[in-house]
Amino acid sequence: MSRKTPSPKSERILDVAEELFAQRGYDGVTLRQIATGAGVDVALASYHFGKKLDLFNAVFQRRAVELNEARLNALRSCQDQSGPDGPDVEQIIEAFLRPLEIAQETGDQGWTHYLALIAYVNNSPYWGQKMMSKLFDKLVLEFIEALRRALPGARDEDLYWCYHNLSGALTLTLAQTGRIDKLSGGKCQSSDFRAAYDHMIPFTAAGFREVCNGGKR
Amino acid sequence: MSRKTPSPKSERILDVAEELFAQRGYDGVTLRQIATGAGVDVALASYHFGKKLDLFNAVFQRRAVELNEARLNALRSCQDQSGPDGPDVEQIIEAFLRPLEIAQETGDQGWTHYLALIAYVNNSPYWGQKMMSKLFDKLVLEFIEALRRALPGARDEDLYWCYHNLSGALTLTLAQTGRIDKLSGGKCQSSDFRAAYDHMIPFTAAGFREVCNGGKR
DNA sequence: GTCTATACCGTGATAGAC
DNA sequence: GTCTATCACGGTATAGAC
Repeated sequence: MSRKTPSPKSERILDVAEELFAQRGYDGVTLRQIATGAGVDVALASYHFGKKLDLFNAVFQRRAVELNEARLNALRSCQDQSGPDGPDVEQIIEAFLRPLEIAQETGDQGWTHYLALIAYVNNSPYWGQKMMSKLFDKLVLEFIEALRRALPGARDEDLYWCYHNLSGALTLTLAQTGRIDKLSGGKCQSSDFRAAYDHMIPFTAAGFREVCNGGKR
Repeated sequence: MSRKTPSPKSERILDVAEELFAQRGYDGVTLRQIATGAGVDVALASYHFGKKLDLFNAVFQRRAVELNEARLNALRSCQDQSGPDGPDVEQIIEAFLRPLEIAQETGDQGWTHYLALIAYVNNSPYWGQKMMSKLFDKLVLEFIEALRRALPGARDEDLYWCYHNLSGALTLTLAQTGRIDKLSGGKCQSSDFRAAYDHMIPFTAAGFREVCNGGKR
């Protein structure tokens, strides 16, 4: 097990698996496709990661910690900069979304694939609940708490349903299906996360205010 | 080919395929599972529908026409009842979403599975663009046109990105992953479409207004 | 410790016999 | 319309090379 000192080949396996799982889902990818893509033998994936399911989990977990840290830092940072009332809804949602532009900024395509994989998992009735909760619930509940403070008097159910709407909009964005490209005749692009968040932040912030705060600013 | 006069068994095959594809995706389901679930021989699916991919398409198309008609009727109806300015944003989104409660109303579980299948397809980078566009773009563009009239002066890109956010929220709802159940400690339920739409309509309407109309009512 | 070659055996889709 | 045979491909275990 080389989890501690990852070899170049085991990293390549993770990279290829990440991309293929994101595109075709767990069952749509074979270990042989992954091995071929990584330029290694079929058995190497099993050697490093065990069963196919273990590889899938390894891929899903690999970038989760770093991502959660970036988002938590963004939340803390906007909390530190805000007054005694805490950050407002826009600032909180901004902190939730902007770190996801990491892919564009670093130029690391792996991040783009990883985010698409999150979309696959989050939208799946089979994987969704099991896998998302373990890695992301803690962070999400922190954001919901921050939102609760920004929306005094909000009912619990309203907060959760609003988060659900935000999460859905985000998930479809991360999936990068290319549908908006077609629908808009090329005016919008799935790959343009910046534009997506520029619209998603005011859109969802207004939604939260309307539902949780009677539309008051 | 019994597409014209569907036999009871071929309908059962479609029903089971619909449910399994929705849960596990195209690659996560075998023809044998479908046949077993339907209580028929493995080869009967091929006899009626051809290849596995053709069966998948048959399932996806089966309820699309009826669904589109219901949604178009809802749009026409709210357009007929509205004044010279046409229906407002809430009314249009209501017409877009409420027909999807058909599953609960008819008590036909098949509709629930079908909607989850739409979620799977719409969120998939692989299937998404190809399959959704053909069956749903015409209807979606009609709704976007109606929204444009309700939001005078809206920029094209803003309209499309707002629709994208609505579509994402809807998709995650249709997927029924059970995540909101866990996250909310049981206060909200994935299966409660009514509650989902009750929140989604004001949420997304406020978002459209904020982004496309500077928040004006 | 890292990696490759290969073999095993179950399962898949599909065609053809009935 | 049904049953069965085929054959390729899947995940995985093992043996041994470097």
